[in-house]
Amino acid sequence: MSPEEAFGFILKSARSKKGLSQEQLALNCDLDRTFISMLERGQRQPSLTSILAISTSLEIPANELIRQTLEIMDESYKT
Amino acid sequence: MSPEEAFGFILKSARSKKGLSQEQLALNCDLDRTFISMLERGQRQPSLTSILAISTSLEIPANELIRQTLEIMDESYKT
DNA sequence: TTCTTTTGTAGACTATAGTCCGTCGACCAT
DNA sequence: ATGGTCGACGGACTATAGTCTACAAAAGAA
Repeated sequence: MSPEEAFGFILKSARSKKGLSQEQLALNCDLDRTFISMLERGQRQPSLTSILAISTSLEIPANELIRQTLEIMDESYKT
Repeated sequence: MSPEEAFGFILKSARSKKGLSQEQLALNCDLDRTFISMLERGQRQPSLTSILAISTSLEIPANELIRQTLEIMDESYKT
């Protein structure tokens, strides 16, 4: 699983858990709705500032987002 | 202190601590030497994959790099 | 001093992050 | 059926991540 895919997976599940739509999240972190969509589908990777903006909106520390991303990359590596 | 500056600061100190030159690090993580230089000076921000490549080369977990980056952002915010 | 390694920096370039417009289909209400 | 929200997806665009070449300015070691 690529970093983009892993991050997208974490993003989507965290956003869903907060009950936010892609558009609400996008407005909240000052990014474009279509970009959030592409991130979740692993078709784009975020920059550092995007990671920070998203983490703030989701109320999850950025290092925790990255930790979870690494975690599922490791999991998929095992199989 | 901006995210770029904070990350640059962490990058430079971590690289120095490992006794690596910018060029050695660049070769190691398959990035350009001049780009490493700009990152350290806060003139560029890394993408997710750059963060991961750098963290691997420095043998510091990416989430730890981010944690330290957030930490000094917070510190500079207080003053 | 002189030699060597390291880093800053500039300029031109390519790849991609991120925006903004729109359309469509799925789903869920009424 | 139809109206609303939501997400996938397209194309065209702008901003910037990241490369490459080259040279100059530290900084260290001899």
